[in-house]
Amino acid sequence: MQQPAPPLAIIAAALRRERQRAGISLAELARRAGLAKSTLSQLESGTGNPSIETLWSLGVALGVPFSRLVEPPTTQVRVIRAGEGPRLMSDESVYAATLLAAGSARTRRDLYVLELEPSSPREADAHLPGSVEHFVCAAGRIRTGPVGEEVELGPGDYVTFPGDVPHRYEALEPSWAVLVLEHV
Amino acid sequence: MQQPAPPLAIIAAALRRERQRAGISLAELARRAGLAKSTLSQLESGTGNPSIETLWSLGVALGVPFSRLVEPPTTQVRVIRAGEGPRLMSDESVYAATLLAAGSARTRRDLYVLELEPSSPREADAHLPGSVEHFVCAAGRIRTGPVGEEVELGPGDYVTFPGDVPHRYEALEPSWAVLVLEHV
DNA sequence: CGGCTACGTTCGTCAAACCGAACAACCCGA
DNA sequence: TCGGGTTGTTCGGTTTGACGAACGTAGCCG
Repeated sequence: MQQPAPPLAIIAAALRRERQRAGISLAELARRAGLAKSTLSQLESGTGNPSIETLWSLGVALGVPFSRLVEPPTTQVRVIRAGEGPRLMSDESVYAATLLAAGSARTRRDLYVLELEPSSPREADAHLPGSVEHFVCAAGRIRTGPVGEEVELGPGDYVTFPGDVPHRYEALEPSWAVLVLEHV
Repeated sequence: MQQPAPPLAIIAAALRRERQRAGISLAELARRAGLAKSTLSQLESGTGNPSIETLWSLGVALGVPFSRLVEPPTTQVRVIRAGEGPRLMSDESVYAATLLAAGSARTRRDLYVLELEPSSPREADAHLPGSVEHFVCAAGRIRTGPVGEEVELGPGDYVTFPGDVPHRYEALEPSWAVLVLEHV
């Protein structure tokens, strides 16, 4: 029920992890959160006991819910083309739902909207071990997937692949997509 | 994703609410948490800005998870319009990601693609308690949300609302959407 | 090389969170 | 009408979290 662990170490680790996930420096995060660099440095090192307002502003600056900062952290490519996949709740013709991926407990899933402009492929470094990406192309055309196993997606297409290996995003035209990043 | 509300008032209300629910006096709670009565009194009155350790000890003494003291009591309808929301990883101009909802452990999230044809609103019964729906309109126009609190979405718009109350889906034109159904 | 910028850390100072005690208000029994 | 027991609040004093300015380091460019 309650986390018995001392929260300070968890907060310190969470701050570092989330900051690196956002890809910003300590100074940049301190600036966005309106804090002094020294304060943030001490927090990430496990020294100190932040006030609620301090930690709150960090959560806002990181775009992360407050609870993420205090709670302990608890390869195959599969494509489902638009119109394929198991249809559910189709008893009403005006309505069709396709189950793309069923969730399991103990994993966290972050929901993103991605906007991509045509360019050379963007390389993404491997995320934490065990992470999985779920990718639904909403508009445009996108090539994505692990390096060497990219697939091309059109509107409504879905692909899932491991997130803990290097992978690419490449928009063939202005595109956007919904991404669910699943990790432990 | 983040609560824009000032957390101090929420904490003050949550402390008083949980303490009265536990049926103990302010002095008794202060004693169990190892704090001074004065400290707790100021916290419940909304004055002051507790440290993490202080609030943590109160959560332990009350027997409630930490997050209950900092998060607003109920999940409401929240809309993030296309282009709004915290942008991440925007250092490369060809690439923009918007965090819509950050996941927490211990919940399951099922990922759907919904196709809807224009019709009268489709009523959906309440799901299991604690379920939350995340809805991203991919194309068309969709009105959805809890009954009486529907919002209209265009491509790229995002809305989240409780899934454990009756809610509606209504396509104003042929539409499709990505739905993440989150439940415990 | 020197100059510049950004990174993260350590230091001294100040405001504030926290404490302890004293405080008014209330309820009960003597 | 006294105590003695609550309740929750307000008052000085001390500890400490947050700040700003330094620091050492690393990279990049002229």
